[in-house]
Amino acid sequence: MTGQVITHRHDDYLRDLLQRAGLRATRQRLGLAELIFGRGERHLTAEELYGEAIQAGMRLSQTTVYNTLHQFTEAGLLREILADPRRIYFDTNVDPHHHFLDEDTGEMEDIPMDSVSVMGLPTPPAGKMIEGVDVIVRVRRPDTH
Amino acid sequence: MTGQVITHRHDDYLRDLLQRAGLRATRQRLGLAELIFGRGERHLTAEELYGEAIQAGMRLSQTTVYNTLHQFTEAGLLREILADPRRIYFDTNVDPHHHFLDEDTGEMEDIPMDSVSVMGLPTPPAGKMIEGVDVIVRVRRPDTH
DNA sequence: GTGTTTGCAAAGTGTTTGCAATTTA
DNA sequence: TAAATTGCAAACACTTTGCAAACAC
Repeated sequence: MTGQVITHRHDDYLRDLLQRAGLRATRQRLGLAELIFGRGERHLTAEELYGEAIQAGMRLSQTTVYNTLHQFTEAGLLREILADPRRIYFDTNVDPHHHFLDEDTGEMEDIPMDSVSVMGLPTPPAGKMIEGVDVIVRVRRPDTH
Repeated sequence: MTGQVITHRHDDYLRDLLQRAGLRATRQRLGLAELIFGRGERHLTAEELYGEAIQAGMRLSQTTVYNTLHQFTEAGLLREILADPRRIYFDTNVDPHHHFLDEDTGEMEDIPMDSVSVMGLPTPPAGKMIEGVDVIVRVRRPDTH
C-alpha cells in the first residue's frame, strides 16, 4: 500500500528524472515528485507539500520535504520565487516568467514571460551582472483596504 | 547624553512628522526616526535598525523597533518591500519605484520608476484589481555561482 | 558493503503577542 | 490621570542542522 496510484510508465519517468538529477530514487522522493510534477504547473510551499503528502498517505518527515525541494531546485527542476517575505514558494515552471500575487489569499499565478516586457532598466551597480528580473503584480479584491 | 546630535530644528521636524502620523513623540520613536529619515534614502530591516540604534547608544527593545517600523508603514512614512523571503525590508522611498537586489550581500538599491516601463501585462484574475507592480532585478558578482 | 538518505530532536532566525510597568499629552 | 507606549518573556512560523539508523545501488 503506497498511498497512491502510479503507472509503471509514470514511475519510470520519475525514476529517470531523479537519476538525471543525480538523486537516488527513494520512496519519499518518488512520492513527492509525483505530487510536484504530476499535476501541471504548481506554486507550492514546503508546508503545503508536506500536508498533501501526509493526506496522500505517504510516510515522510518535514525535513525530507525541505531537503527534496532544495535538491530539486539545485537540479533545476524547481525554481524559488521571491515574493512573500514569510515563506519560500517553489515553482514547477523553471522558465523565465512573472507572477500575480494575490494579497488576500497569498496565492500565486503565472504570467507568461512573452506577454510582458520590461524596458529601460538602468545598468546594474558596478561589478554586478543581472541574474534575473522578477515582476510581481500584486492584486486584491477592490473592496479590501 | 542622548547618543546622537540633533539640532532643535531637526528635532522639531521629527516631532512634527510623528504628530502628523498620530504618534506620540517618545524618546525611542524620535531616535529611530532620526536614524531612518536623517540619512537620505534607506532600505533597512528591523535587525539592522536595532543594531544601529544600540550602536548609537539608544536604549530600546527589539519589540519597539518592530512596532515603530509597522506604525511608520501604516502612516505611509515607510513602505514594505517584497523581495527576500527571509526578512522584511522597509524603504524610506514610498513613491512607486523598483529595486536591484544584490544576491551576494542582500543589499537593495532603488531603480527610479520613470526609467523602467512594464508593458503587456495581462488582465488580472477575475474580480481582482492591480494593487501595484514590483520589479526586482537580481544581481550578483559574475564569478559567483 | 558503502555511500546516500531519512527523520528525529534540537537549535536557529525573524517576527508577533500578552501584559504589567512606564511614560506622554 | 487617562490613554498610549514600552519591553520583557514567551510564543510563533518557518527553516536548518547534527547525527544515528535505515536504505538504495
